[in-house]
Amino acid sequence: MPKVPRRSNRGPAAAPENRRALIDAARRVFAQRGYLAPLSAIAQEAGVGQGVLYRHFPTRLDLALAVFEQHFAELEAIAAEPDAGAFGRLWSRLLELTVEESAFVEMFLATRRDLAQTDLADRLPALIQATLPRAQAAGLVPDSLTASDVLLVQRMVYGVVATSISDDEVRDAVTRALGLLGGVLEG
Amino acid sequence: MPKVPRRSNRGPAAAPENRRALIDAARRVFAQRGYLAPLSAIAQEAGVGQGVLYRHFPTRLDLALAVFEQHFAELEAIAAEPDAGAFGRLWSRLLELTVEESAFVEMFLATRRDLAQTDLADRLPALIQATLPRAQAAGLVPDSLTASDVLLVQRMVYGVVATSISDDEVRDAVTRALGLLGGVLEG
Amino acid sequence: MPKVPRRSNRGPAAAPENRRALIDAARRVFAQRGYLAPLSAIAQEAGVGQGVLYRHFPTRLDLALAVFEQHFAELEAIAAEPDAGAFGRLWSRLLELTVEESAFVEMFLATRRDLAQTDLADRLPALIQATLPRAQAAGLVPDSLTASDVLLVQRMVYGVVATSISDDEVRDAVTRALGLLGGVLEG
Amino acid sequence: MPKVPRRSNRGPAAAPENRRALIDAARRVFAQRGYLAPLSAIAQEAGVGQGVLYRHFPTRLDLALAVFEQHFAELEAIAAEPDAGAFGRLWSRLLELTVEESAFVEMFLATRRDLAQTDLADRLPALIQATLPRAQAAGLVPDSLTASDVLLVQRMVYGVVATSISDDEVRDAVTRALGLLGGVLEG
DNA sequence: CATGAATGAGCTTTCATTCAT
DNA sequence: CATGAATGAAAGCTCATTCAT
Repeated sequence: MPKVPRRSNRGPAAAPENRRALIDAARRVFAQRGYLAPLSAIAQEAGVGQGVLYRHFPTRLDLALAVFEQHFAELEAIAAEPDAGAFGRLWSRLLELTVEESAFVEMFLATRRDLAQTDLADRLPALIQATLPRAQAAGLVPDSLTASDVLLVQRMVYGVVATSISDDEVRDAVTRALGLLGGVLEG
Repeated sequence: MPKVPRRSNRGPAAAPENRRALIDAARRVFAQRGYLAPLSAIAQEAGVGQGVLYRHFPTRLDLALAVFEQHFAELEAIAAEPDAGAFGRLWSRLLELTVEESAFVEMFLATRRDLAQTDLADRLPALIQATLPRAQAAGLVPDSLTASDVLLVQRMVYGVVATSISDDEVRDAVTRALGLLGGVLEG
Repeated sequence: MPKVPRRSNRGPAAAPENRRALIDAARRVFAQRGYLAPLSAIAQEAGVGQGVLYRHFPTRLDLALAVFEQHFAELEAIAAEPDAGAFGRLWSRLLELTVEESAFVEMFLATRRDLAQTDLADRLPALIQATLPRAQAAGLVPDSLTASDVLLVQRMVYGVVATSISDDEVRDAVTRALGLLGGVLEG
Repeated sequence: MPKVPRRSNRGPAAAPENRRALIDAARRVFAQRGYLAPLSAIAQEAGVGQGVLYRHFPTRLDLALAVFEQHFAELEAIAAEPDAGAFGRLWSRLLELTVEESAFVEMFLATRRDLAQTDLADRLPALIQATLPRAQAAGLVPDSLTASDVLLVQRMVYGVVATSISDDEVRDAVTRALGLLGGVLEG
């Protein structure tokens, strides 16, 4: 009786591959259609069934976190570098992510409340904390600057990005914003 | 061609009342459930039928604009005052709105793209422009400050508010943010 | 309290004028947007309130009938002419109405079932009946032709009009259809 | 993000079954309530959720086409028979469909404009064309009859069916109509 | 009598989630 | 384990109809 044609079932080996495909698809779809895009669209973009999506990521937030995770992994790699310039590179990359991946911003805002239940909120501070002192010891950054200040500046940059009308205006506005902040932090 | 058992009909006289009720309901519902809250929830909260909502505000944006409008009217009233202190009061109130009505922020973000088609984007700059010179002439504000700077600072404050985890943290964070900006602008 | 601005209320004298405006509007709107066009659109097109429409025409069918009525009045005027050529002119005009006013056709189809409750179905036969014998006596039409045949031919022409893909094709198709019917009836 | 208490799920195996049920339901509902009947009524009649209807038939027209398709399949089967009588049987069946399935007629009228975008309009002519010559060669049909004539006669029959007041009257009226057409085509 | 706003049922459409295969 | 169809609860939106003014 069952004459329902199926696509191949590549077996358990495909699981990690599917997971990666889903995360990539999620980033693309979230970026293109916003954080509230249909999950089915993400499954389709990833080329997998919807069931697979649910197996890997029971909730939309889980998927969002996985996307964040990739970025965090990158930032953590930078922070792990032992030299005094790590903080500067970390800040640079953070700024870039903030400016370039507007979906990153939107997703963060959309999940803000839920994020409180995760450790995400603590990871970025930790990275700053881990690298800032070394930079200050090397005289690369004023001693008066606290990790809290850095995070606050990033939130302010968020604000500029989030409220920008056009993509073109963003970079200039961010530069001016950092300018207003004086020498507190350079982009 | 539906049979229509109906309830009451307060008549056309209810129109302005309904309009006001809808705007108020929209503000509440947007604040509580976000800008993408069901319009039906707004109609219900306002105690009117869905048709009434659509008659008054054909699109979600129309409703958002009406909510904005109330705030703008208030700001414009402040800006219309002729004394040198108008700018300070305008900025104070703007800061308050930004901090207190987080829905105001979210709505602005959500409608940003559509807002480009309206004149809303120009109205706030105009208010700043109209009041800033007088404040500078009176020595209340540094001459180096431009209207553009003021708007940028507001966007930065937006960022702090938008990314705040809890409502409690907001005020303090904003204060610190303004502190980082040095004497550029006082809350 | 009631500060609801209204348009002028021209009093009872305006009633017949409104009625006519509604019928005209109905013809236009039905033609443009189909028989199921919103009644509100008709009221608006007529420049009257919706209440007026309901006062004059309680149901959509009443409005349709009024539109029909205008055409019937014209046909009845033709049929009332005493000469032998009346039938020919009646048929000519009927054919024209059938071909040109496709909304007339659509409306008739849409209201077919309801129309059975009216006397509309009998009026056209009556006109044929009243004029056909005179034409036959004058030798203008074959004696074998019955009123029933005439009506049947009209329904066949309806079919051709109703199923035409483009407006351009209609006239030619009708001509060919009448040709197939031989000399039974000339357009 | 709705909570979803669910009932049963017959699984993907139900797909073809559902598809068939939807087409059957569509035929029934279109016949009973007209082509513009609520799609929800069709889903209900088919005993499936609304989503299933939309998955199988994204638009109302898709559903209509599927219904048409069944009839066409039947007619094409007849036309595929190689004997000289195929045309006669094709015409007979076409006449029957026209007379019996008045929804078929109505649907065709309602979708006429959209149908122009499909190949449906060409398929019937093709069937006539394919079978008529053989019948003429066998002397079963006058040589003067063209495929175009056949289609025109069908449209005329359409007209009679479409304008019939009661179902009872239809057969007799069609017979008389074909009679008026002389020996052009026999039912 | 005319006006046109209010009402709310009803329909279309979309998706999150489940689950038979 | 993967697939992708089924499910059905929302929403959005439209209009026929009523009725206060």
